[in-house]
Amino acid sequence: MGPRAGDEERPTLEDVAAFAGVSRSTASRALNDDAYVSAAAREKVQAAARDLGYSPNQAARSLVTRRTGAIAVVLSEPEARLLDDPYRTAVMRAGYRELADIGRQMVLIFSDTREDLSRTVRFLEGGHVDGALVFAPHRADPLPKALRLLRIPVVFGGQAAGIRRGVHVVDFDNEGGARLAVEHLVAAGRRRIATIAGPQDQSAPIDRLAGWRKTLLDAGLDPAELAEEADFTLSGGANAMSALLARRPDLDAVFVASDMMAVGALRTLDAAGRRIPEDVAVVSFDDNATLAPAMDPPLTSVHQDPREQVHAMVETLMQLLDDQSLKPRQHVLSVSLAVRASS
Amino acid sequence: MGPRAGDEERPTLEDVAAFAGVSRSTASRALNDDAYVSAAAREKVQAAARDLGYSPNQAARSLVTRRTGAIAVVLSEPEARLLDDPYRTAVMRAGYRELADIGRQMVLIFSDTREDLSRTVRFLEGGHVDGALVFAPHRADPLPKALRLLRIPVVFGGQAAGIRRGVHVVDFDNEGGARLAVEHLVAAGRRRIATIAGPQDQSAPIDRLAGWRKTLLDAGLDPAELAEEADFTLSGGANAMSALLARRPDLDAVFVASDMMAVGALRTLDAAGRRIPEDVAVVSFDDNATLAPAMDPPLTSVHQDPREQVHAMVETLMQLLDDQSLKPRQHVLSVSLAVRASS
DNA sequence: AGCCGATCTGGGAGCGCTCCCAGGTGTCGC
DNA sequence: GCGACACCTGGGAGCGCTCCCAGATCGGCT
Repeated sequence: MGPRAGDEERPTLEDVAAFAGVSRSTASRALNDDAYVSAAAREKVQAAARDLGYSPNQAARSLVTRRTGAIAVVLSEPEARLLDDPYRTAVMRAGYRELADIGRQMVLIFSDTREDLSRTVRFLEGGHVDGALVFAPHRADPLPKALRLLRIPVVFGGQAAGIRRGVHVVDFDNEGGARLAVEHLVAAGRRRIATIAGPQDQSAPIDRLAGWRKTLLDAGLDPAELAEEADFTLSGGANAMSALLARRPDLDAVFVASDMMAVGALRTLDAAGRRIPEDVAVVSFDDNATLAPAMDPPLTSVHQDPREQVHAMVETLMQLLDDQSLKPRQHVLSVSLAVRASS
Repeated sequence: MGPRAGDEERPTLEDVAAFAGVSRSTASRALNDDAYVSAAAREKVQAAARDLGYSPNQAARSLVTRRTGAIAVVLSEPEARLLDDPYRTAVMRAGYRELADIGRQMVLIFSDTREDLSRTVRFLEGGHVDGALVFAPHRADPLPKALRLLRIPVVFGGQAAGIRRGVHVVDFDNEGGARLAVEHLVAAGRRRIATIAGPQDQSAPIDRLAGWRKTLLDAGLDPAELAEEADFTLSGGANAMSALLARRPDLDAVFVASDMMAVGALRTLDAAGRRIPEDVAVVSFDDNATLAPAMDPPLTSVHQDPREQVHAMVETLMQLLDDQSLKPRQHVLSVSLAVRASS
């Protein structure tokens, strides 16, 4: 077999250079638009790249630059929770968009089991990505601490489990959101305002519960017997509502820490013959685009924008990438109240 | 400055080899458990790797092996649809799991705009991934055809837009699912069975509509005036239901091509004072874990398992990876009917 | 005319890894 | 006792790219 122009092979930079009649170095400079390339050379190279259908080998590039152009988005959460949590879906989507907009690739990582932890750590330190956006809401989650030992730039979405300081965090104002919700109920004349709190092993639900309590106290109302904890699921919300009704049949409003639990609560209230919002007003948290407006009646809910959170996280991470000594800070995003028929 | 053991630097294979007192080649063999390494050498190397906290540089590895270990999962769908489609969430999750189980990394790609198309193509041909699982349901989507020109192994989830043959596809039996649903309604004594079909620019809804029609004809029933097309959204479902009721007030059942549209239909039926299932029985498609059982009444729905689909897709892709000449085939997965109170 | 700096170019080195090949050691059979 | 054949090891080459450095060219200035 004689020498053959391998059309099976992908063209390399060397091929492009030869085709354009310049050196590999010049070709590289032209394609990465470095300074000090003549206009003529640049054009010849770009034409050659186009003609040959050249696309650079990323492995070779990142071997020498020590940059991959990829950013990991890590969701550390039990499987069950993820499947039915549209907020996470929105986060993935937003992550993709925000990263794509700055020319970076998102690598999505789910991490919930023990094996996942070590695999995730191994992956992140394997040099596959330049940095990571991490969502690890559970207090007991070992991931954030494990990540600390790695020298990879990380920004957390929501509080990082078990770490109080020294990390970059972009969080929502959960307590402020709860305050908005409860103040809205108080203003509407409600006086026996219960709450269905989320799992108290996570910062966000803890803060929401605290916001509810403080706002009640500020309004001169008594929170006693009016709080019930549930697990963020529909049935959990339904059961918690039953418990609340049994304990305080006189309640006239309920602040539920998530849309999904609110759906369950709605069902229980309906079964108990309570009219919404006449007998019991309902306000929830998340303002999930699928759920909240689709309920009967549509839910008043505290709105948090995933795109906004991810945008801030990406911004911080990019700063961190070109200045590793950037001072860690807690970035708190404000939330708003979407008022609908349930309150 | 004298020579310093750089503890800032990541150890390389050479470092591990030196530490273990063997050559780079032996170290490589030991870590990749190749044949022909003595047990003693293997242990020394593994200990050294552990002690130094070594993790291989993937860029260097894939530069020579021409494998990245990563697989792309491409979701080509308008943004709005993705955000509120829990089936896609489940697909992402299943993709991650299935790929992780065989030691591969998932790289998730959303592609819906024009710019996304070229970026996606560029990315896939950039050698970032070894293959791709692609979901591109819309008939007009240019992505599948663009992918054909690339020499990258691809398996489609659901029909590939505009391509009838020569590609690997794992699809559900949409027509059979519709048949199950309608036969169930017929068996329950329903005779005027309407349908709210999905967008007829996609294979799946087309097949579901066809299944509905054929089953009615087989049962000696007349489909005339009983079909209405909608766009897979809640409000679309609600409007279609209104149209059907206006045209055929005597209908006694409706087969809806998605859970989300069924929610809208339920709302319209409720507002029209129809009892479910007494006056009108409702069966939908998807059996979305969040939606279908959560409705009032809970929805009877055709169940399709995303994990099963993705599993089959991964299996096919792996075969394709070590035998590029694998004959393309259409793999059709069966579906089942989850019967609940709405029918 | 001579020099200096700015602009442009090509070649060499090397990123960290895998693979090939040459060579060394041990074991078995005749 | 010696070839044949396993088993095991180390060195070299090279994947495709970027970066550094030396050199070439060209103005514009003294």
